Amino acid sequence: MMILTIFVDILWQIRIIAVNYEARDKGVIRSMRGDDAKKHCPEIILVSVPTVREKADLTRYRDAGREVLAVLCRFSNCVQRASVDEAYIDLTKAVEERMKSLSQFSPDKWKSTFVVGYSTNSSNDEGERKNGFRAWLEDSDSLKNTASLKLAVGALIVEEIRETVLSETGFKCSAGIAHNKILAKLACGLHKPNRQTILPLECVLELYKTLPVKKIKNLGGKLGDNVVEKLGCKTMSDLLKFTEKELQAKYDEKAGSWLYNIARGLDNEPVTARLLSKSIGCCKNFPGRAALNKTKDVHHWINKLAEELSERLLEDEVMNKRRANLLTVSMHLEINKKDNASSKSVVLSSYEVDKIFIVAEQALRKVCKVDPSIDNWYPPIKHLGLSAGKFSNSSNKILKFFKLSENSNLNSTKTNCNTDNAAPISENENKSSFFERMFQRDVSDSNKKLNMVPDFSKHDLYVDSEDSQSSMVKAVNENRESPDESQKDNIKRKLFNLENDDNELEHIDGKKTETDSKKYFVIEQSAVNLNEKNVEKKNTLTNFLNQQVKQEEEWIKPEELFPDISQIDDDLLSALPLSYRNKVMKLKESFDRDLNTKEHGVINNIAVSNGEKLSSESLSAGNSSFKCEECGEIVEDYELHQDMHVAIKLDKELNSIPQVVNRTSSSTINDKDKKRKLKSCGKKKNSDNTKKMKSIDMFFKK
DNA sequence: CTTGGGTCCGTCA
DNA sequence: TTGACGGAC
Repeated sequence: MMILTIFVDILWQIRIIAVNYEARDKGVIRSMRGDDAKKHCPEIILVSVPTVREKADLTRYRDAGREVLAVLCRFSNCVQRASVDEAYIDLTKAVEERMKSLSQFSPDKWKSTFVVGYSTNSSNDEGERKNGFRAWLEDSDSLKNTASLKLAVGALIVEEIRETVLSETGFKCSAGIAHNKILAKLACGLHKPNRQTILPLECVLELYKTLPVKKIKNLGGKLGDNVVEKLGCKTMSDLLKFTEKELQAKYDEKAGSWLYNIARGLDNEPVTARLLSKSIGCCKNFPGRAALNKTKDVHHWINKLAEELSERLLEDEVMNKRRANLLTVSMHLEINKKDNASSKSVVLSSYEVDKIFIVAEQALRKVCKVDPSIDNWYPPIKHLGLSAGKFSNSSNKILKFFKLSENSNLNSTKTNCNTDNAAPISENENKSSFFERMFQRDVSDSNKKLNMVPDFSKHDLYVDSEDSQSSMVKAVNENRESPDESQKDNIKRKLFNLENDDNELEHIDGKKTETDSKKYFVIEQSAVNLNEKNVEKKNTLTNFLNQQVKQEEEWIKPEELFPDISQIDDDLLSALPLSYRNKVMKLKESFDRDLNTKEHGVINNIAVSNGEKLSSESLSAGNSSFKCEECGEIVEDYELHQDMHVAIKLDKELNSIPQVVNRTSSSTINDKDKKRKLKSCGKKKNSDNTKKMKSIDMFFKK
């Protein structure tokens, strides 16, 4: 079955805006028209984006994204929502945990993992995948550092995550596993759909030899164009010839350093634990002659946008217990043939549609002048947007919200009915259909669980197994800045490059015994037994994975690794396993208390511990959490959460005229369709809506 | 009128 | 802090 998402332009023809992989194979591409696509693929199913208030309605996609996000949160408390269908996960902790208990290793567990450099990119050939992955495990170079090992374990966890996402949401996804977000995202795109790709750091430069600059995230726009044209860099490896200083001179200091580092596969951007968007907004374009210049139209659209915003803000408040405090009105005005973008921000003190309308209109009047004699707004408005942000907590407002819902229930007779096509809705009918629908929702949701077809395959899961890489960036810099710290550098070298050289080990600390050295390697969990005299086995990942990892008790004492506790190196510290790091931190804290010093090192360490705290405080599926059937959200108070859904439905029902008309008629016309399947839903919903929207539009024009 | 429109995020002055 | 703008999906 072929499915794709399309966009319907009323004046023009149906345009295809997204194509699933099956249809792509048949030669269907974006920007084709519907009939064009049918020629390539007669069995194609065209699905249009639903429309509400004469505008594309993306709730369906947002909800789906949230569902997936909820699953991801079970595997890490550091998940970053990157867009509606992408997320980054920091799996550092999960990898460390898994490495402690790793047993019965079998390469078959990596069911869909490719490794860059060990297979052809953009091909999902299974034989090639399997051979490539095994070759990587057997490659002794692959164990030059523990990083690769972590990637292998990370990829194993990602296999499990993706399997869980599929079984619980029905969505397939791709993933990239690497040491930073940029590389993970890059890797993710190399084997689509429904596969995952490891990008080891040591394979980056080879990959870069043929990789166009613009494929790297952040280089897809003007900056990338500039790098290609002004610097003459066709591929990423072309960037290597420039020094950091040169790049900083060409661009600014920050961009220059970023380019320098990313050309070497390095990127410092952390995965920030954040599941909620920082702003909620909606907008609409009015291209060409559609530009707004009449009060009636301007008001009509501000009102539409205010309605949508109000609805979404309300839902957000109940679900996320926060309130937006700032409203930003953005607009593009056409000033002598050119679009001028501007925006105005005002305090947002109420979520009521009318209040939003008032302040938005006032803000708009500041940039757009009205000639009342001929009712003309100038300059004409080509784009209008409302966005709310600056959120703060709102726990007490929740109760107020429930009260409001009850009140509006009493006032529901005010409901305006469409006099055209749709049947009038009496209050009783309204109520009964509401509960009826609540019931049907449950049915359709349980059906969804059973029937949902995993064809919404555009979910990207970028997984980031952040570990020693960021430390390596700093290590390089420090080498240049403070060459006197050769001792620390030796430790770093040991951590990142397992050199098979006992003499070097002695160098860590002149007094270290051979036993100490052995322990030292256990910390790194690169359990190639370097101290065995007859090393027959090669240093491969396979050999490591077949060994049992030693217990924490056997690790070297923090005092031994850091003889001078006041001089802890952050890079070294961050390369250590979390539990070990905590030990060191405790030791350090007690030391600091004693001394009460205020050195540079102290500040750094405070920063580290804050970071840890931040992650553990972020949203996660704790012991007392439940998954909501309705929205997939992980919630602590299940009953409150269910009440919230009821409240939202109720509120929508009573306060939103178009919604009432839509829902009621669609439930009376085709009850069966409520038991929807994912595939047919969008189309059905839309055809209903298109009819409805016409009549609603008529209503407003009267 | 478009090589999608609607949203988001982040940086910079 | 606000507003302009780049970048991505």
